[in-house]
Amino acid sequence: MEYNFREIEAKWISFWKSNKSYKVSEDPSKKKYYVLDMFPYPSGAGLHVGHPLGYIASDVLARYKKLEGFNVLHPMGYDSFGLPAEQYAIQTGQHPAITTNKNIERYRNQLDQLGFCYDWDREIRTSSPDYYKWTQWIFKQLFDCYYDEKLNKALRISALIAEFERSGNQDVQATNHCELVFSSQEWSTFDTAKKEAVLQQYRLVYLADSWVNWCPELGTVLANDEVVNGKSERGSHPVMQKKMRQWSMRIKAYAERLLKDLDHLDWTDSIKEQQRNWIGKSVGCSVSFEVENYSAPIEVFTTRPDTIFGVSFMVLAPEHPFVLEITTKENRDAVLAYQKAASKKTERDRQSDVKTISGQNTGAFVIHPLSGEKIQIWIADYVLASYGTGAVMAVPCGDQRDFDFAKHFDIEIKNIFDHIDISEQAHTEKNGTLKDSDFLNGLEVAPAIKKAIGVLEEKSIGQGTTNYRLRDAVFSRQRYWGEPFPVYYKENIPKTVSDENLPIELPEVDSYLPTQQGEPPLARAEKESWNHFSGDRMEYNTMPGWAGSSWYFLRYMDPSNETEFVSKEKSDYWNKVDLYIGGAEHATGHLLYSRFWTKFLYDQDYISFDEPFQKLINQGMILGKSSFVYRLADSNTFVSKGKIQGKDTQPIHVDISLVENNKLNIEGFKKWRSDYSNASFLLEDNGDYLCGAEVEKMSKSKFNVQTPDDLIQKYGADTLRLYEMFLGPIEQSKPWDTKGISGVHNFLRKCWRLYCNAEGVSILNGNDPTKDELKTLHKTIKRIREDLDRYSLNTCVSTFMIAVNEFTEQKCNNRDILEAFLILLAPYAPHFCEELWMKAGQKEGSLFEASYPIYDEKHLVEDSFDYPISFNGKMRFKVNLSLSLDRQALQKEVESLEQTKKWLDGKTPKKIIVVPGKIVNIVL
RNA sequence: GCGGAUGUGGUGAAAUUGGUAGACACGCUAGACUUAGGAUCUAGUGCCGUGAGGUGUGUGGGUUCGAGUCCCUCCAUCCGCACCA
Repeated sequence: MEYNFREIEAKWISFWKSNKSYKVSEDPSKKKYYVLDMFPYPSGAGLHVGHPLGYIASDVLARYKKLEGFNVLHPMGYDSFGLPAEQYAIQTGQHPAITTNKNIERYRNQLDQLGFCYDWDREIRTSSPDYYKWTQWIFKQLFDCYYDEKLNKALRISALIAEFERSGNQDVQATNHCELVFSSQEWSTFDTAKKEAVLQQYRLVYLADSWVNWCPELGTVLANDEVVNGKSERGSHPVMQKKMRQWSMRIKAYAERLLKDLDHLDWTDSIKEQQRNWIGKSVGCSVSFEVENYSAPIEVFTTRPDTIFGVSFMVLAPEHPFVLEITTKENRDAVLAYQKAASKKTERDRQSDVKTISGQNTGAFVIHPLSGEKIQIWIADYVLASYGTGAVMAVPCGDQRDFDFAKHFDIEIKNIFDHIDISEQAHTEKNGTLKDSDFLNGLEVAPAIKKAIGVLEEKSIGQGTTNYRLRDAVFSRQRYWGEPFPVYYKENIPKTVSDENLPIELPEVDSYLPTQQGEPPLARAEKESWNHFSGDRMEYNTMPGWAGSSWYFLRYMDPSNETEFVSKEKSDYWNKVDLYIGGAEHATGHLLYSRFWTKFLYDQDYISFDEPFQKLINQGMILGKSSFVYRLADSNTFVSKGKIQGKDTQPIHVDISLVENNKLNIEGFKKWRSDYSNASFLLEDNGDYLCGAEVEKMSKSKFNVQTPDDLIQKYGADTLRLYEMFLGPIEQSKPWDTKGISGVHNFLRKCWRLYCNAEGVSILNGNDPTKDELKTLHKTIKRIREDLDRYSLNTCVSTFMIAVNEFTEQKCNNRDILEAFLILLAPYAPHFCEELWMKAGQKEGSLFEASYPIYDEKHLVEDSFDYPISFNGKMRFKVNLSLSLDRQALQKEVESLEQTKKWLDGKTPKKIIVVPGKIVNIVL
């Protein structure tokens, strides 16, 4: 009987299922290993061949660790809240939960076919109330905490209230956005609403009027990482800035720790760098400038306090709160007009408009705190309200934008750099000696910065500070299909629902659209539709997509705990994720938010580790090959690729199932869509229609999606698993191409023949293994172990192939050898190996109860070696010599060879390098 | 502009500490078997050259007995960030 993968795979999948082979529990006697995949959003399109790449890799490593004796946690679940199901609900009226469940079912079927060793008893779904109960609970903890900058950790808000009662907020060092300074006495006079308003400015999750990314098309706000080039990440709709009352997460409080702790993670430099970039730390100094005829000073942040004597003007962001108050009468209209124009610009406009210089003089002045000079105040949209203080001291001689601005508006440019010409451009490098700068004269940049900060602090004009680009993350969405907040309002004061009333379940609504008044869909729910209702109303927003995914790796440890989000005992045992595999696109979203939540939960002692993912591998994207047909403009005629020259044609994506080797199946194409049924074609001379091709991301809309299903049908899951690993290094992106899959399939068939005869009966024998057989086996063990330990999954497949080629040549049917080999191969081809393991006579259960073979060096000891003999570093011939020879003996031996004499060609070698066991190099 | 990554046959790729470049596979060529083949087997296959041989890891340089690997320069592609004060 030939290798019948369909029968075998079905058999073992059901065996594993009915025996619960992959169920795991905490076992203190074993070392744990936690392998995690980024869980998928179950989309309607199902899995394509790109998804399993990471899943196969993690499955191989999970099975390997299991065979090595680790207690392996390898779970899977679904990130099941999300926009597509909701969009579909809006169109059809079907509840998103129904769509979601259907999609999950399809995903599960596809995952099952691939033979993964997930413990499905641990499955989680972020949209299930059992799960989001705890997402809501974590929200409550964040709400109930603030960040103490002295202890550098999150503390309970009750401690802060006690502090306020004791001595007001003057000496409180906590991350906040509170501008009010109050004493304990003043605090005691505040009413409940005022107190809560102040507390909101300290809580780790807070409600605030802030500038948010509003996406009118999606009808919701978006976090910064969800906006790409001024458009929404999902759907690519325009995004604008809008001031709205929204929930935000005070991730800023953790900026320094999120930055510092990156150093200890085994992640790629690229991802770490992206996070560093996103956090954007800059060290500098805040300086306050008194405004002429105005009570409050303007604060600026600068990284170059050394250039303070080069300040020629001041620029405020158009949104800066002082603008209108300080603007002179004469400038008022122009300023208003400028503000209006700026507010209309989307973030994208502002970005694409970098070259145009614009601004408006307010007519007001600040007083230079050191020189006493009067300095004009401008507004300009190159200054961002959300970074630093929303105001800059402009130093045109040292900053190119300030320089350009000054030139454009004809403002004086002071040169404070000695012997440096600034007539053409600013001197932006951090070097040079200062002049015309009072006490800084003659100093270089670094000491000048230090001295400037010192003097500014001494005079109470400024203070050394650190700024982060990282902004607090907007946490509410005006959407239906997300976690409801455990929040209600009483007299407009937000309050959290008590624990025993959690979860707040999603109420039924009559439509998934916003209300007439523009309120989120949840505002449609009747009071009775809520499973719990308090106060005047419940919160109408829902949580963003990243809420559920920020802590899911913890829930897998204890998925059905009804009293805690995870028990301390279990999280202590499983600890952080040892190996996390997923796409690099989550660099500044999920991977940052998860770290933030983990640190918070650590601060509150709910878990005992402060980073979620120790080792991260970013699998590359598998790209699709799209095919194109070319339609003649304004017609229903399609021109073959070879004939489009000089014609006005438009490329149109065509379903890749209608194309083979770039040749279009014309009949199929006509049937594909009704408007093509009477299309006409301009063909190649041989009568074929040739399509164009391009490598692109796989997507439904490009008709280039390859599902694993067909391939599993044709070759089996084991072949697909091996093939996806064989394609190349896991981190690398590559176009999908099934060309090579037959090679991998043939390998399995060839391997099968080592174990069974044509009738499918085992042909293994119990003889003593030969020296050669042992050598092949142990060489293979060594290589596979080393490769798996460095996550080099592609090279293992070649190693298996080499081993099978050698065993075949050796006519090896040895039981000990081939059984050991099965264990090596099993992580890659589990069904195949289980079957042969059973056929070999191992009746007792699964191969995965076995233990991984141990490499024994003694089988690899050689007594001779094919020495490459090179001349001037170029290999010329090889000679087999004993490894027992030392340097001198080797050299003598080589010198006496006929071939050596030939290549020497009568010359005397200058030098002979002899590396025993490696090489001989003769220098002429 | 800044930062990160990657450049090796017709293709996917290998080469862990500097030591035989192209393992393993696909494809291709020739042959065997076959009614036929998109099945199987055998041999060949970096490029130039009939050959001896030459040449070859994006470019140019350097270190070294020896460089795909280390250092410098430039180029190309991909990804991220970008008026960040």
